[in-house]
Amino acid sequence: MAINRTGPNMNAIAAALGVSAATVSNALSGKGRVSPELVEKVRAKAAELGYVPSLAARALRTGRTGVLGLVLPDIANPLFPQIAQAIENAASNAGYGVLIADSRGDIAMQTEAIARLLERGVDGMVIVPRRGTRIADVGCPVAVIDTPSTPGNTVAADHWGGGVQMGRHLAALGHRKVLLIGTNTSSNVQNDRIGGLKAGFGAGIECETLWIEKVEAVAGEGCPLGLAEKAATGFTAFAAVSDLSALRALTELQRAGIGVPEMVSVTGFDDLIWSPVVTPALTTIRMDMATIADLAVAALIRVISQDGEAEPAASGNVASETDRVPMQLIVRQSTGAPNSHALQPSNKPTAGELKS
Amino acid sequence: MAINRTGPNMNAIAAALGVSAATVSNALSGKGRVSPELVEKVRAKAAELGYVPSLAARALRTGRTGVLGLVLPDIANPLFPQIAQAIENAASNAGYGVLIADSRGDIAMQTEAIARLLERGVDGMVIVPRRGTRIADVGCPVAVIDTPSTPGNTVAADHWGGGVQMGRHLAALGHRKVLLIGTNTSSNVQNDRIGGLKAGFGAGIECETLWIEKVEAVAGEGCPLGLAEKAATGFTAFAAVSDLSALRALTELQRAGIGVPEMVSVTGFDDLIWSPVVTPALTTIRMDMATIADLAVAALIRVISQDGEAEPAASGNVASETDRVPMQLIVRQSTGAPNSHALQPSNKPTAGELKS
DNA sequence: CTGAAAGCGCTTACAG
DNA sequence: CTGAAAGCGCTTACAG
Repeated sequence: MAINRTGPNMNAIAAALGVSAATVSNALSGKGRVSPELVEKVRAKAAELGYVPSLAARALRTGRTGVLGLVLPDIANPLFPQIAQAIENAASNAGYGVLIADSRGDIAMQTEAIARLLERGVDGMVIVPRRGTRIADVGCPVAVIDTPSTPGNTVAADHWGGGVQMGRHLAALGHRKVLLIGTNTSSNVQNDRIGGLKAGFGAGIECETLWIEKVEAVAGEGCPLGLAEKAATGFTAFAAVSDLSALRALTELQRAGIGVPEMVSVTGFDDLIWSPVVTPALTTIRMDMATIADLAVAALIRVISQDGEAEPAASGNVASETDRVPMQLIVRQSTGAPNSHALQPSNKPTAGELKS
Repeated sequence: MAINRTGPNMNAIAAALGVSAATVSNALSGKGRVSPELVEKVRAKAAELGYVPSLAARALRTGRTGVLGLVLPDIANPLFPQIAQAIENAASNAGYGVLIADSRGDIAMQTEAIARLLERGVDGMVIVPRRGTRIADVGCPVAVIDTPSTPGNTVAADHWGGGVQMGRHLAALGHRKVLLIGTNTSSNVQNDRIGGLKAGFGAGIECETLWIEKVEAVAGEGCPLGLAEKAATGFTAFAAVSDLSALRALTELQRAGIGVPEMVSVTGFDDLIWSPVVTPALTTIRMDMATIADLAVAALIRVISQDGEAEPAASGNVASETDRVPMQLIVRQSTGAPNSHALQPSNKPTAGELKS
């Protein structure tokens, strides 16, 4: 029966050249020892005919699909675009495709998503686990991107170190009473960031942590966080562990007539899309997603390639020693010295440092 | 040579049951006429053995991979999570996997991304084109998600209709002078939204469009938009055609000491993640991405399934009659009657309607 | 350096 | 209702 194949296959090239398919294969892959002239002829003919290799056939034969899975806790997460873009880029540079799977925040769906990818024969997967989840052996090489303090983590941003940088920045500006804002007490990433912030503050800075999940458990979703009241009690900086919370804080404070950064400073994490866009632009910490993705994909590919060889049919976490990728502080207008000029909100933003 | 296959194949089931592989195949697929008892036995044995079909083999044999490609103009786009999640969901419900490809804003890369997906043998693709791009015949069924007014569009939100709803909402509140805010003059989506807004205003509303790209071309990226000055000249509402611009407007106005919604109203489009989170929460228009994705995937699958049959080796845009999916107005606190109470900014948001 | 042959796991006419 | 056989397009020992 005729199959949906549009272009020519290896046999067509072989026939056109009067050589064997094996030679075409070897010439194209550069594996077998084929004479340079023949290699050239084969390449030329392949190009002329518009040959496109059948990845399905190759997969069937070699047992490798050349596809990596990307499992995300919740695609709707605003950090997702950065992650997906970086992984897709790293993978396609390495000649791999990326199949996505969304666990939609649910642990059961995470398991199901992993199973779906496995059925599709991915050679390995990158998993950004749902918080608290420990990824068991899934039956193929796995790179986990979470936080360096998470057991089984493969590669991650140095969230703690990022916190330290931000903590020092605020300390250097002269803040002495800082409100930390987190959303979720069980997030390793957030806890690391908070730990780093406190370490960066050093002695002499008083701080308190506000968990939004707890506020909302009492007052309902989207309720005010009471930040104006906090400012009234002497907090001069609000350090959120995510840009979304920082945005929430910034607008709540602005709406209460509290000038940022003249009266209080606000900081975030992750440099999400709106951070440079809001007024005042948000001081934040950026992850080097490109590097993280490169390391994750490289680790995966290393294991995948070994898999053919020697002893271990590696099919678990590729963590060995965790890679810890530095984060970068981005100072924008939302931070300044505390009460440097306790003016009424004006429409002239202070100059501030701007490092892009 | 032993291949990377972990589990049993059809032959294993066939052997265990003393039947042929063909029968196992027919029983499992439900295609051939196999006796009910045998079907049951085959299913049981498959489950017992933990049989997982080889999609690579099936693909090689049938010419279908069961994978759809998703091409995005720029994964970093904040709308992307919604799109990707919806497409992934629709596809996986239909038994398809989703391979992503990012054109990173570049037209050449868009072409390359499409080629990569094609090489991987996707059965079809969903393309969200870069603005202005017209997708040529790519060699497989394609569903284009852009805007109903775009030639070749397959399915899209009714951006114009959404604009109309928002226009009417502002008109009903009593606004008479509205500033429209767009980023890009060549975006079909944005032009449709603006057209709808104007239509929704009807007569008696004065409006003007501010294109951010033009402002920035002169004043540089991230510069103030001069909205406070606009408010001073009598504009009481600022209708952005994206939530990101709305956020920019909201914070710029707040920072200038202009109360939203007491003094001016601000609206966005798309109901992105931060819209319900900022203070005041943003009135916006939501796309029904789930429906759009379902329609796009369904259209693709319809063509893919026909492909085996009769005449046309369909390999182009699956557009025939464009589906136009209604958008939904979400009224939150950022809109109110103009100058209803020209108070100083207070820290008590007005109650406002809230429709979630 | 080159080729003949086998086989990856499945599906599909076709014959029985 | 069931099975034998062919073949999708490739790669890989192996022989020459």
